Amino acid sequence: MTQIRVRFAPSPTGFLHIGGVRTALFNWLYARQQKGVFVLRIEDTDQGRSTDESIQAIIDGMRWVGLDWDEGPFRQTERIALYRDYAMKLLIQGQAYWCVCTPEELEGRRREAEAKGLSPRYDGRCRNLGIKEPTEEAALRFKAPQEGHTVVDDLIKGKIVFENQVLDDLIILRSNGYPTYNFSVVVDDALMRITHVVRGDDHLTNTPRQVPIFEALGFPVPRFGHLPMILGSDKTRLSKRHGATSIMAYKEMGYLPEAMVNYLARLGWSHGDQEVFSRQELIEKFSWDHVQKSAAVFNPEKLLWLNHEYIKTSPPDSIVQELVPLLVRAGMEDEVRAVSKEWLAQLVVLVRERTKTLTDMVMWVTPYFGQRVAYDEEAAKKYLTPTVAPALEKLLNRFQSFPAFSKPEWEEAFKQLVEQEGMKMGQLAQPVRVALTGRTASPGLFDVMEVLGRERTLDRLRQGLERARASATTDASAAR
RNA sequence: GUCCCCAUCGUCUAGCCUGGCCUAGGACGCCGGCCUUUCAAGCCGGCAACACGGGUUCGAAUCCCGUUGGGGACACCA
Repeated sequence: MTQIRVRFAPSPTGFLHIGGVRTALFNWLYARQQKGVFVLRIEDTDQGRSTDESIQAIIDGMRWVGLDWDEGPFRQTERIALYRDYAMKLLIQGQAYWCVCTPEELEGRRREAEAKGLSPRYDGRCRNLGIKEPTEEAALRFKAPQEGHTVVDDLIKGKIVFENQVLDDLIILRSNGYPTYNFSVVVDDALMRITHVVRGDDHLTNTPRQVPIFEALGFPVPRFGHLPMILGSDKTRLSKRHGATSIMAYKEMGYLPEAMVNYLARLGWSHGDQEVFSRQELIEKFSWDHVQKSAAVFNPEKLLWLNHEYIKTSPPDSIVQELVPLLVRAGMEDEVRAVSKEWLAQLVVLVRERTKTLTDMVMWVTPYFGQRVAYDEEAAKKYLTPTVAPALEKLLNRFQSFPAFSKPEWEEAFKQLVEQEGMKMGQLAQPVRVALTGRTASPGLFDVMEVLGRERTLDRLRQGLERARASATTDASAAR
């Protein structure tokens, strides 16, 4: 059995987008499952549009989602000599010819054909001219077969038959000496001994154009698989209009790479009713025959849900690791340095079921750092009032009588006080919540206290009490 | 215009190959309820789909043909 070799071959003309990542993922999953080889190849033969920043973006994106490659990254621009050699081979074999039609002429004829309702194909004008040594600028064209048919047995779509008469003679070498896509892919896929070419749906009709080139060059023809596209909510091809499409944008928004991988795998592929897969499970369970044939709409809500699932179930330590850089970036470097990793993990557990992204988590976690509480003004105004000050003070006294924090004891003391004062739970809970966190929404009060610890809980209660009393004077002066 | 692909709830999908277990299952979202010190989470329930038309068959989401609709390709882009 020969070893499986697959590749991801993006062109570096922008950031790495969601669709590209999914194509890479399916290739990667198959490679890992089959103990094969995953090759990364940069298709940068379009001099005008390719940039180094884009190459870096591809590499960064692949690394972030953890799709590691075994060979490459290869750059086609470093392999130009190779393509020329093989192009010359075709010329010598009589399977390619020089074409001196200028791009302008071609464009004109194409438009004419279209106006007449004909196929805008190359008319084969130079095919039988037999130009040996072109004296002017010339491109090299492949002599495509004109009869018979080409059969592609696609891994995803099944058997597809193309009539060769719909093919035209495509340019394989531009007049500037650079190969075109349909030629360089063939040479590279052959030379890199790719066994399974898996790419976007949009390449499906390129396949019957490429197969004859493999054959003319005497290369074995690989298997092909064409992945359906990813659409935006309006069912048009996913693009910037639909919001974030760059993979790194999701990192910025606080998504976990594992959630992204899980979501993308499940978009267009399924394994029964299962929704959540570990990376290892994906590798084990992936299969071409459960890849959907039709395009899929990208659903940010479901991704968000999955991200939350991962935030809730990942080991807190690993979340801490992702979170810390975000806290630092939010200007809390000193605060983070002052606490232990263990405490941070505790904090993550405290808030994780109400944070769908790491960015959410930063927001939720900030009140627990530092000595002073930053009150939400509206919350403080509403709940830290002179009316609650006496109860707050009694609570503080009770808590102070405990030498250490104990969740059941403190909770019991709290409830007793509420009862004695003839209050409702919420009447004291909300002011305490604001005192402890500065906000009206938080995790369970006693869980908050546990994370804060005895001293800081008492301290914040004191601060809250002060504020409650202070607002009395404010009220009084306002009344006057 | 020509060629190719595709078609199950709003969305992702199971089922289709190997017809009956499908009065079509799950998930996201949405709606309602329970729980509850807030916000979540959790639990329970609900709404919601086989594009259409012909066949084949005792029986079709499943097989065949057609129609319609959507998408892709037809560059000296990839």
